[in-house]
Amino acid sequence: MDNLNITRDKRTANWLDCLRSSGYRLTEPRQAVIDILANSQRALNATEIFDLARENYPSLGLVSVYRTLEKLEELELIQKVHHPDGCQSFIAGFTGHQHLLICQVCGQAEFFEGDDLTPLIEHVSRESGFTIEEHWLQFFGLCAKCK
Amino acid sequence: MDNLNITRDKRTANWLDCLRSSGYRLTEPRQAVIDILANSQRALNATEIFDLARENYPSLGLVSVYRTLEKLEELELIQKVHHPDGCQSFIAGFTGHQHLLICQVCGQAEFFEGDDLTPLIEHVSRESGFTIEEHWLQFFGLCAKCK
DNA sequence: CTCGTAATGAAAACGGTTATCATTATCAAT
DNA sequence: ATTGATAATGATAACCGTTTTCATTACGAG
Repeated sequence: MDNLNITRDKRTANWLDCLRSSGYRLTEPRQAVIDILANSQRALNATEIFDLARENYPSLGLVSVYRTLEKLEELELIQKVHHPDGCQSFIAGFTGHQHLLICQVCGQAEFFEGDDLTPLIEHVSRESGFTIEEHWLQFFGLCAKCK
Repeated sequence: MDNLNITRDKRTANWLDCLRSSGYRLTEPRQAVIDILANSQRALNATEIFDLARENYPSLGLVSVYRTLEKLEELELIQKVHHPDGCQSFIAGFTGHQHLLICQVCGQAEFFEGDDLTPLIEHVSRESGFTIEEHWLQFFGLCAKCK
């Protein structure tokens, strides 16, 4: 069972702990999916994860990828990334907020901090009569390598 | 806050002109779709448009809805709205930017102005090494009626 | 009015996601 | 370790929204 059990990075180990402590079993298909997603610099969709994970774990089924994504999203370990070319890709990260910076060429994604939208939110709220509860902010561009 | 002070009839007429001057024919199915979309306060998907338009034009085919949406998007008269519950809805508006304020209950959407993200964009750009070319900003909340 | 052809609606095809189901593998209790 | 209940799996089929195909219709220039 231990072809996959080489030294794991911290994030992978953390996710496995998180699954286990939520009452889910620690299975090889799940580990194969997590190995890919926890170490990816860019958002991946189900098929991409499937193809990458099968390089190390060829018996993986596509359905298990979908089911693992469900669990990881539920545990807030990954989040969906919205993009002009599709909205079914996932990346390791935080939920609630979407402060993503995405390279339009290679897809590499980074989170960023430091936004203070409070003044704008208050202004828009006052003008519109809306109570604003959530916001999405995403930047697109070219990363250092691709430009 | 309302960046388009055009009456509804005018918008419909404007879209029809726009189609015509782009070399497209002015057909009844297209008018039926435009009647719905040009006057909607919220984003609608193909099926919703289909159902609403057939109330006045029962022979409309679903495929014509898709084809008309293609044209209107190409002419930048409508734009796709990304939402936690789906990303295949359209609303009258501008492209390139996504400065939308959306009610989480009734779906009513408004555009807003007044964002100055330049300082943040410069900051993130400097820290990340990215050249930032585009941004999406969306607020979610409760409109005056729904709260 | 006529005619070339863009546009149409119905039906079939398509592709990504979800449901079904018999089989397997995890893990707590022995 | 061994067992046993059952969560999880992979293969297949079903599903559903979108796209393609194609014979027919209707727009609009002349």
